[in-house]
Amino acid sequence: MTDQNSDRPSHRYDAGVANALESHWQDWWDEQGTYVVGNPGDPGFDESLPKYYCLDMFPYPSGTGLHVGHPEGYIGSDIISRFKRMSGFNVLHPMGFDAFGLPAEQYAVQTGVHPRDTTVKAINTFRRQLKGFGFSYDWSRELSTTDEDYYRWTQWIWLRAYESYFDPASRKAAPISHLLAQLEAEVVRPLDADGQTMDWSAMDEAERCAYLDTRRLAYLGEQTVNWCPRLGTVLANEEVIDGRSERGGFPVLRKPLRQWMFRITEYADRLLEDLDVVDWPESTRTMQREWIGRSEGATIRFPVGEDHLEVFTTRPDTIFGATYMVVAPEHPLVDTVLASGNDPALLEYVTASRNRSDVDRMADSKEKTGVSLGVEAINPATGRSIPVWTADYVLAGYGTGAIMAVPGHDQRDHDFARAFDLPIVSVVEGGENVREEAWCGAGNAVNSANDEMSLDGLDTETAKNVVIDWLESGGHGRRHVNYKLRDWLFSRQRYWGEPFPIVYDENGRHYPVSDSALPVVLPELDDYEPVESEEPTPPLGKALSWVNTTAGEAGVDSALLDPSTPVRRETNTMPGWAGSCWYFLRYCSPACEERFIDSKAEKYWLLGRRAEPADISLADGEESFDARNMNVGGVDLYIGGAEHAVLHLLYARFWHKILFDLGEVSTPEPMNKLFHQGMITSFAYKRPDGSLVAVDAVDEVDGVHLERETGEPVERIVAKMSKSLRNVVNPDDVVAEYGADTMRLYEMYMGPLEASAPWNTRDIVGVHRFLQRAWRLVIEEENGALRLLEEGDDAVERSLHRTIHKVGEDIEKLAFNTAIAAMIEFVNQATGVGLSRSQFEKFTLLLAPFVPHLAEEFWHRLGNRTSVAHQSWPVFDPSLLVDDHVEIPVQILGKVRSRITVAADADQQTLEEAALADERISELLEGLTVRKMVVVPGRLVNIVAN
RNA sequence: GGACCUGUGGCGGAAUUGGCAGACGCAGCGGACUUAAAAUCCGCGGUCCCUCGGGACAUGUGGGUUCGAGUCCCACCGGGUCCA
Repeated sequence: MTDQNSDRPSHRYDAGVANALESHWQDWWDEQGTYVVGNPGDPGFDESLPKYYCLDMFPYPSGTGLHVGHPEGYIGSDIISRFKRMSGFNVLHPMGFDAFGLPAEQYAVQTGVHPRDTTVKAINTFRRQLKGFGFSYDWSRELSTTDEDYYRWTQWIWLRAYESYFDPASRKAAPISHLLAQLEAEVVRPLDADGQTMDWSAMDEAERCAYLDTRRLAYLGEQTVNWCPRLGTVLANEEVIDGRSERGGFPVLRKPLRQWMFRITEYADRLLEDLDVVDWPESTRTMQREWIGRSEGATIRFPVGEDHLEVFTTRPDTIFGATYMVVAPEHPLVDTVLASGNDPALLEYVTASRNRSDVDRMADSKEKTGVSLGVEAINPATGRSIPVWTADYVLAGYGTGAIMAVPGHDQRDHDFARAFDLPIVSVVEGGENVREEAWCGAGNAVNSANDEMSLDGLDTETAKNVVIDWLESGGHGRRHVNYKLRDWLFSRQRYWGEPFPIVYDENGRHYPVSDSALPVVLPELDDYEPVESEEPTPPLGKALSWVNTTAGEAGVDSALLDPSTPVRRETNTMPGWAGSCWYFLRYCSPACEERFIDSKAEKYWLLGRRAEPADISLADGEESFDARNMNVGGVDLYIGGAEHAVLHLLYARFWHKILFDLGEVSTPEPMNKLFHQGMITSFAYKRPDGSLVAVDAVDEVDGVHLERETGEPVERIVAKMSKSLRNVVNPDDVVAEYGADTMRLYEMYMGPLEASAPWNTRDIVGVHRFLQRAWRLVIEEENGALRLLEEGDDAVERSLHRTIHKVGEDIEKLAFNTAIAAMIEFVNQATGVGLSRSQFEKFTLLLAPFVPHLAEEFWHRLGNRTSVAHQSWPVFDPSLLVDDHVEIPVQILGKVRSRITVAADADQQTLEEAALADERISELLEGLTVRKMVVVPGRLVNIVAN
């Protein structure tokens, strides 16, 4: 051991040398504030330079620290940030922590340690690990969503939504005071739930308040939730399996609950439209479009006795084929029927269905279940009586919770009709026999006429329009756009989240806490255990002295409520998504005390010029935003996992649009370009029966993988890293064994950034050896002396310029794997020749974005005193990119038969002649007739001969 | 069931977007240096045939378009993601 070590040259680049120089330069960067970037107005900040805002999705700081998947995106964004910094941009590259959330709270329940303490500890671990990678974050801008200084403004933004409504005329948010003024001036009239106008002047004070409350963007609404009394919490649909909690298997009830909601549905169209103008992956835009789920159709009223049943359908043209109706088990009509008679079968079915989650109900849609309500409705088109059923394949939350069933032309209705022997009729041509199989496509309408209209012979689109006109003229229904997107449930019965800045008086009326009294600080608790009860009771309810207070203590404006009025605070907290909806804004001015974002900083860091003017139209914004010349999104590049493609990114867009409408931010979208890094997977093994085997239970013998215990061969497969497969890699170990620069380079060299790739520890040594060769190229391993040529080699010089060209181009494309391959080729070519000082300088600059520590070391060994991070990206000489002569393949009938060497700029005729003159070609062409010659100058010659 | 993505050596992956398939790295083989090993440097690596010049077949499978297809079109098979 010792012998081996002492044999090694003392100045070889290895893990020891790498670790030493890495921690040295990390400390130096901290001391020098190398990556601290100022704001407009700060001394030394050059506002005339263009900006580049490069953002990572901030992590949830878990107690276990980073795993190797975390840094992949961060390394990519760091390379871009460093490249842009060297290309003359002011770069904003911040990092922070999304630290409210359930894991810390659950840990607190188990151990009694305050979530704040575990959070601080986890953040310290994360920060240490992130710094260990040498990322060029401006740590002076670090934030955590749990900081009082931060969530003060999260509460402030929520209050802006609370105090705003969506004005349909301008299609944007406006202060609710604006609506009040319009109502009082009778410019607009209040509308009831059915869209009927009401008389404002006839409403009393309480009614007026209640009406305004229904219009707020943040409002109290009733929503059916999955309530688990034993766990004392609301569960997400995915957490409920067969009416029981996934964890613990406790009963879960579906329970209506009044909670804070966001009126995100008002923004559905704008959220949809602006997807067309952001530079996002198509897959993500598609997922958001599907999530919003806009569909055009009609609402139709089917008379039921004195009352009526309203349905939404995208196929009003099939109304003549509606032979029965189905309502969701939660539908009010079901309650009416249950109340009016004794039907045990119905009661049993409805009770069971209501406690199944939507996910469950959609999953086994093959087996249709349902019960007849014994009620008849009138099909307004045919005038015929049709039965009404309830079935759990109809969801309460979509449309009106009721459907007209057209079994001839809808698969699920067809399945149901077959199961219960309901009539099936054909009203659209196409398909075979609708009694056997539903025809869901378009076609000409048939059997679709009554005394007032006929759809027969009309194509589906026309039929839809004709039938809707008829429905509207007869008061049977109207044109309607439906969205799958629902309003956003924003309350959680949890402790570790942002408190709502709201209080209630004795009558249950709510009042906002004034801006000046923010933040509403999360109270201390000794006991974080959820409250086990039939009625949802958030843990904050235990902080009695905090909950029960006075309007004055709570900070309610005395104009709204007398300060001595007793009030109760809201005890729900905001969900984990809240803080991540706007953190990228706070980074612009993290210490600003007057506003959530400093206006000057906001304008500088968010408003970015488009590379090319675009011909697009957007919702009207403030005059400072010009859609033709400016990027729609403020963040120039946002890198993060595709798992946040819908929720986080949709919520953040929604908040941003509210702030944009209220004139608080300058761009209509938050993120201009979005990029998803792939997942780092790992290897595992699979037995012939499909079961998985952990990596440490398998041996490789002569290239065959054998399970140790049985000696049976197993197949190597790619799997997610998981504890059970024991294939999780700890980045700290990798850094210790090879250094952070090697780890950075390896992750970028695994393949395209957007692709998933398996971690293969064996491969790391390849990039490590590359760094060793680069080091050895210019540093004497025996004594550490710099070894440079007086005069650079010409071939190496050409290769260098090609590499500068290739690396710059590839970085712009985020194609880091090929950029690294180009640098490896360069070093391989220069090995044995050496570099001049100028060549070494340029190569060091190329390395800087990828391996910042090593590049800084090189840069300082070259005698420089300032950081390589702020040097200019090297410029290549275009004349050195092209060779005088090129070798060109000559094909006969598409097969390469020979090669000719010609001048690089040889024209078509020269190439033809040279190809035909080639000895081997003329030999092969003997006895053949040349029919045609295809010449691609600079690329190839193909001779067509037979 | 539908939509989208994807399939290239033993492995990770390249391929200027229709123009020399397999860059670069790992693993493997051979050579140099060494008492030996490690490290390093140089070289060889798709398969099959061969008279050692070369030839045939090769990018999941089968068709098609084209002078020319990993790349475009159609069908099928496998893997992934999302929606139902």
